[in-house]
Amino acid sequence: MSVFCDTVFALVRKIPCGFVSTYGDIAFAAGRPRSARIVGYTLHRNDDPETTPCHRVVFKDGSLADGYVFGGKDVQRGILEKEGVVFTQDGKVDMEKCRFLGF
DNA sequence: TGTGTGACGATCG
DNA sequence: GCGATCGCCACAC
Repeated sequence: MSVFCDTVFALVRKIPCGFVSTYGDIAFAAGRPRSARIVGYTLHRNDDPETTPCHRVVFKDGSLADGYVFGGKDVQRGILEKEGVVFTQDGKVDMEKCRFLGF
């Protein structure tokens, strides 16, 4: 496990309830500005919901990852809404209000 | 050791 | 506005 991966998990765990972050932002905070892809791949290979709230990580435009689905995107959306995340009419996260930038 | 692949994202035509 | 392409790098084979 590299430092980058470790950082990614640390950052994801820092996202508070009612907030989300993007792959790009996490990649940037982890020191790899153009490696958003690696963030996704890393989370994919280390899907550990117990300690890593991957459902709080979304695309830059606020949409959810298609390949994520641990029961369906409806489930993921339900979880986020339950945590207080605001969704737009497009079914995307309201990045203006819920984007976490406190890294 | 080398190659292919992938929860992304920006850029180009 | 949209599809194609490239860059990024960890990991499986």
